[in-house]
Amino acid sequence: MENLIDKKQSIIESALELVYENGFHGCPVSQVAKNAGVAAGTIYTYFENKEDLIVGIYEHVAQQIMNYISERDDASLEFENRFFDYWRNFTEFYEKYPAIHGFYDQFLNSPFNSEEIQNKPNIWHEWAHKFFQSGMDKGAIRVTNPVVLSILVNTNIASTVRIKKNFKTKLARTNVNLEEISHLIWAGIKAD
Amino acid sequence: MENLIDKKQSIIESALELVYENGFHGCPVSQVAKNAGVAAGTIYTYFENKEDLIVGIYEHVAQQIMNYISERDDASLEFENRFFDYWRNFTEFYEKYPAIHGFYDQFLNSPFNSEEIQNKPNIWHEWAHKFFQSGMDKGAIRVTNPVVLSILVNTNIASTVRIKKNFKTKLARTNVNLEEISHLIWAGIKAD
DNA sequence: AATAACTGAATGAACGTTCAATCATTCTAA
DNA sequence: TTAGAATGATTGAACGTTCATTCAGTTATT
Repeated sequence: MENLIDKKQSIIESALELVYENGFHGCPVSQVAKNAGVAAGTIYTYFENKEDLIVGIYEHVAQQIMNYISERDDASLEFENRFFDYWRNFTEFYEKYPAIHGFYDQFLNSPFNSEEIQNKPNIWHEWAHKFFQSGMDKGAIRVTNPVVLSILVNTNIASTVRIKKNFKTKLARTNVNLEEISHLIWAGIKAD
Repeated sequence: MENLIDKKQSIIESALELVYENGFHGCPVSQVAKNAGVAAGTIYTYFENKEDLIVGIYEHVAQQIMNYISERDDASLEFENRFFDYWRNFTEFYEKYPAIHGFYDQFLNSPFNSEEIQNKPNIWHEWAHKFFQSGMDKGAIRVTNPVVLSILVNTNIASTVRIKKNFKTKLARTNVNLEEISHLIWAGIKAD
């Protein structure tokens, strides 16, 4: 373990993996510690308690998503192109890091995602809201609530990735084209 | 308690409410028993163990959804009308029974929803698949995988209800029209 | 009388958390 | 430069609690 930040990160990554595999009820602190290569007590140097750890994963994950998407966003492009880049990169990210996809899906629908958490400033959410806001400012998409818009889009991306994952073999034999879902959503939100 | 079926039902409903409020990790058998008005041991007359109880809730919930939607489906109508009825009734159902909405959202993204569960015959899923299949047979919607189609549609309904719930007050001040989401999805799946 | 349902205290395993002891690193002062 | 004091991180056994599950005894039903 090089330094403290690495240690905190390895605790988070161990917990992330366990939640993905076994759900919130299947990631005991003892196991998190074991997989992270630290003692159980060490976790409490970095997190107040288990709930704090779960929220820590969420914040870490949100940061990762933002980095991946924002680094690949080219604000000089037409908004339509930026939208499809956003969709493609987010999909790519989820497929690259299935544990994040699994954790996020579980977290967002769980009581861990309390009103308190939702009201906390979140740089990924803020980035996404600004992203859609700029689409409106440029007249590319209809004026609507950017928060609602980002939830709608993100839900459909997560859902598409889940379908792709669960029906990998079956999909090959049908003519379903999940790429179309992005066009479908775009058609619905773009300015007339 | 009138009879055995009522008792089983009240156990399920008590557990459903607790999962909705506190998540899977926050519904101890002792509490389930208390809220259901039975002793802890009685639960084991109806369910092998706690996992069996959770799966029992899922099956009960799927049954409820199917009853509500299928009773209100008029197969003699144009498929387009049936689709919008489906959407409206499902939304209505979720808003009427927020605990079911909350439980279902959590269950579907959790490891409880194992491959084994997914492969079990499920009369609600079968009904939904047949519903979309009949839309294809009549040439109203594009030929695609009805399983994928129902997941896509159901995800968007659940998501829309969640947005509506979380942004109730905020939405009133914007010109977001969530009803449009159903039209957006319909435009994407209907036959050209 | 026989069977089945029900009870709730008892059980033991699992869990989150604590803490005295140990180890590593940084600082102090001679 | 360095002894050693001070600080902070780390450990893992121990603690108290909570939990799912069991079962001997009780009540209800057939």
